Amino acid sequence: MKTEDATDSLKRQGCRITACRRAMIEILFGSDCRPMSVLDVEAALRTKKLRVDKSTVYRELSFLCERGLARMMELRGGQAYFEAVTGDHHHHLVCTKCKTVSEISAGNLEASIRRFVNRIRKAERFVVADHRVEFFGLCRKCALGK
Amino acid sequence: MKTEDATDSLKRQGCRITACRRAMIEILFGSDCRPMSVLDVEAALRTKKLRVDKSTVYRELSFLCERGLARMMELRGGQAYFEAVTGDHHHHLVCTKCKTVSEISAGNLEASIRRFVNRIRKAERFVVADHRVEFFGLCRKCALGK
DNA sequence: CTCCCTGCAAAAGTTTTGCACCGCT
DNA sequence: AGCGGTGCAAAACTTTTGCAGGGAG
Repeated sequence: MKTEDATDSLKRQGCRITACRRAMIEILFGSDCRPMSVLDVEAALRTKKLRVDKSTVYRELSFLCERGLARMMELRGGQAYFEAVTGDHHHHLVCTKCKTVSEISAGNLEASIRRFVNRIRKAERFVVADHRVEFFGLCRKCALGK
Repeated sequence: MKTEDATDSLKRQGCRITACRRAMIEILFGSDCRPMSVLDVEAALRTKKLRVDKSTVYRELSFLCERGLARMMELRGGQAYFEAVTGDHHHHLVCTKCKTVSEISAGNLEASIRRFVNRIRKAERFVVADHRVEFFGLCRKCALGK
């Protein structure tokens, strides 16, 4: 799912496409799907020369989550992070030193996870809708002692 | 690592074992390592007939994190979750409806993850120290429409 | 006796909500 | 023209901090 698909999806659902909404979609879907905090989104909006109130950013992000276009990630440092739902599964590398989050495509790990999900359904009767894998450690820079 | 090991570890580090601290360790390590929010911990303390201020709960939890006895999970819902660090790797089933978090042992998924971690180290030069896998969906009760 | 730990109170920070008005469809 | 979306202000919550008093070692 890309920027245009997302706006189309909203149009089909009868939602209005305003400048603010379009910008936020572009920001989220154009971020390499890196999770962004509300502050990150605000900063990106400012770069686009758009003045948007913080409460609107919050409202819009939960709006996108309700429509299935975004997902709330966990909080890091006391604030929520959001990322675009693009369909292709990827996971995150979190550097515990410089706090940056990069994404990594799941590759052949997905097959193992699917098998595991099946076991969970049978053993725990838990219906898995989604999953998330995160790796914590040191990014290339921090590992080199920068 | 169990309750006694945790308190011993603190004693060896020269920390005082107060009633409040002992109770919180018992709560965290006796919870099947289910992540608990500050509110959960407060409730558990009340059950133990201990009146502890919320700021103390926050302070004690970050204290335990600093000493490596607890870990901050930061799950959804606007508040932080903490879990005991027991050494054995397990992952979480998060019910998106009733918000309960249960744990599941990693089983043979771990082997696949280890292989993946090796690939990450080579391909991205990212040094992975830890990882976390979470599954989202409906627990048995909620799936049955309760 | 000494300091770590704790409660209280208040500050700081994040997210939600109410309301009026603007502008997309 | 109707109603969804937005800014502003304030409320609601979560987490942190300063300070003084009390208890573990």
